[in-house]
Amino acid sequence: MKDCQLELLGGSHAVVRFKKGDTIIRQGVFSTNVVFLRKGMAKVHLSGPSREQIVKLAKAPTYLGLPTTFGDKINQYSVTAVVESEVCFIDIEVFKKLLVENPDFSAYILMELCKSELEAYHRCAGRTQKQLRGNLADVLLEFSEHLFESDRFLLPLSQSDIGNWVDAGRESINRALSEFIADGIIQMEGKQVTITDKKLLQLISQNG
Amino acid sequence: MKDCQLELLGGSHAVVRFKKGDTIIRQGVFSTNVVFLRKGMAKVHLSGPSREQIVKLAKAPTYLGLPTTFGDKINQYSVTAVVESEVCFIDIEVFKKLLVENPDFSAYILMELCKSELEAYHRCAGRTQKQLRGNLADVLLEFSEHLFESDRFLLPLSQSDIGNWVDAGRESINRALSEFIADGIIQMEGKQVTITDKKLLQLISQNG
DNA sequence: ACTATTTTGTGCGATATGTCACATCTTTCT
DNA sequence: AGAAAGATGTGACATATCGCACAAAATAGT
Repeated sequence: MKDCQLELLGGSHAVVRFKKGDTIIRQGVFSTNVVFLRKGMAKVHLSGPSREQIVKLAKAPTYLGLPTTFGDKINQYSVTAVVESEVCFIDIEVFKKLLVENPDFSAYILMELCKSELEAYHRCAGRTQKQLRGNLADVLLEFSEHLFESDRFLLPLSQSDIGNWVDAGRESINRALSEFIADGIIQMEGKQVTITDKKLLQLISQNG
Repeated sequence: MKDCQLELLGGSHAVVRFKKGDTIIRQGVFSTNVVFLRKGMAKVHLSGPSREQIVKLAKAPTYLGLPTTFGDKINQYSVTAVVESEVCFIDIEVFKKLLVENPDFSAYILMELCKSELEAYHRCAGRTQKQLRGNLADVLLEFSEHLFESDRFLLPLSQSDIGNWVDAGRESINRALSEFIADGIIQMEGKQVTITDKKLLQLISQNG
């Protein structure tokens, strides 16, 4: 389902490569494209009242930029590659045509949006109610369970990025990570993270 | 566009009335209905890690419960009427059929979901980054500009509800409201709120 | 290889908010 | 009307986190 849909587009899309740190979508810029992230991983972020807010980390394959393109045409958020990535830009008109012609595809997109909304709700509740350790645990579990599907992974974000994701200062993240290491919950060698006590991490993620 | 769509449903829907405080959708319960809020206003909320979290206030006319119904079939959140309301329950199969048969309707729903996602993003950034006064200002402006479209309105939420919305304790909300009154930004007689200095309120909403 | 920039590690004081503890005041229900 | 439940005011105190300051380490750029 995911990328086979692309075949329907025929030649009307070009594959573009992005390096770590490259901007794929820039907030505030006019756009008429939907982005299909073929390979890699990207952070979705927007400039909040005081700092940059990371909203989510998206893993290929997935579509990005729908809300923007359907709404204002002005990008409401930025998307930045956090690892080497491959992207197709799809013209909104082509995309819309696809939606109309293909009810399955339309249903798939609808479903994705719904999931996304639910996630947003839960994340919102979690972030604001839990405190730092709980949120950090969430993020680590997100990496391990959804993004990399392994207990061992290379952190693709800096500590200050993580801070911008879980709404904490960089320093606090640093201290909390140290605590996790001291408590034997994780191990870190540079950016290499290994989760050594997943049960405990889940517990922390649940109760604050 | 909004409720004329309902005509397409023919007789397959029943109108139900809800009083203030009545539960329209209950989190955790199996459901195969989409809800169309015909008249009134309802809060969308879910039980977070420590307290109840209000995610948004929905004003008629609007659809509710889509993410749930498309996804798990188990309601991921509750919806509660905050004023006298009228609701139609639409069977998900009927709704899906409508989507397939009517591309315009489908596009409309898609658009709604996109908007909703964007809102969630912005709200998420705002809530966590601003402090109490800023968030409270947001809520008051939301009431005045989107929900009631007037500078004078009856607060449909208790202070502890507002707390659950902006992630603050009931006591803090109370104190902040008193400050706003003392500063001449709003007036309150019981639940009657009058915004007397909207400019200042907007300023507070922006910078934290 | 050498410099500039970004990341990471750590201490410390300021502070916004949470939380407990009461006292009112309203609304709801019988 | 009277009682029970809920909503609102307000004080005092604890504390998690912010934000500054500065040093060391790692990464990127020329």
